Amino acid sequence: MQEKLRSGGYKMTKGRRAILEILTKSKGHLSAEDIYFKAHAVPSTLGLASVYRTLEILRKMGLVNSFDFKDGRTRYELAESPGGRGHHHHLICTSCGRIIDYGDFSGKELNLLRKTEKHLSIKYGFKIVNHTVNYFGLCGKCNKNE
Amino acid sequence: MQEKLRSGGYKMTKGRRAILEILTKSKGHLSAEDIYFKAHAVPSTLGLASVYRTLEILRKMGLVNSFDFKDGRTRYELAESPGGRGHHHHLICTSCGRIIDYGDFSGKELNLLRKTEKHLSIKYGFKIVNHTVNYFGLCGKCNKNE
DNA sequence: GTACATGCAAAACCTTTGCATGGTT
DNA sequence: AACCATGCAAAGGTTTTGCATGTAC
Repeated sequence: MQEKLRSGGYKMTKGRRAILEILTKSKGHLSAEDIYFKAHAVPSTLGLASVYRTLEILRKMGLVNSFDFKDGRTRYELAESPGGRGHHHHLICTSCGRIIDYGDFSGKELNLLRKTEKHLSIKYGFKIVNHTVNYFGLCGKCNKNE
Repeated sequence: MQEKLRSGGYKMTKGRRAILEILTKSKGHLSAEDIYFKAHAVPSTLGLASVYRTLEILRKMGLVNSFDFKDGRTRYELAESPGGRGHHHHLICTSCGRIIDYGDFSGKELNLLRKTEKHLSIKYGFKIVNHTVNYFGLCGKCNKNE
């Protein structure tokens, strides 16, 4: 991973290592501020601006995915977990903002998505790094209240 | 469409009609400001705040989808075109922000997505209104420059 | 030693909110 | 007439930027 950063002309610093570690350990959707606070669990001088700058680099390199769940802050997640999951399929309630990561039922789905990916990368000359699938709707609670 | 608004307890005003019309006519991904300026092509007093308020209502009602393409502003699009297309599959360059709407190769894809949708709505008790599929990567140009 | 990275604070930005006024039903 | 919607301006919150300093290579 240091390699990847270096190959882009970036240096591996204490702050960046900390951010990568936090992203690796805490699976989930972290905001920049989440990461900032986690980093300060141990004494640290890491600034919020550096968190943003690092996340932007990682995102552009494809190491990190970012999401907008309409709660006002961008959320980040490692693009690929070493375990090999690394897909980003969500069920999002458009009313209350609840998010469910679903990981099941993904065999066929993944297969087709990969096929589509191949097709698109050829047709449009893209080098595709990852994808997201989001289903939007109303969760049980909000559906009742309406 | 007036009906739908009314059924939610909302009134149909000049401003809202203008916004709906703009969304209907200009297919694409419009930001709140885009809509604001388009509305002022003819003399109008519509304020930006009202654009935001209306879009939020439409989004919560499922009439409009919103997207985050990482360019700093939220983008909106009518959820269903009368023609019946209404799916939202994108190819997004994470470096320069270019967006391609792809509409081809969607038969099998759509089929599977619908199946998944059904499965998820049962399993998690969601009433699903729509979905998005986004592929992220580098467009030909950015891939070369890297 | 050079070039990149950082912290801090200020700035920029999009989006939301308060409040008095105007419009729809 | 009641209630919702609006405009305007101000506030809110996240993200970005400038600049002098520190640090990796």
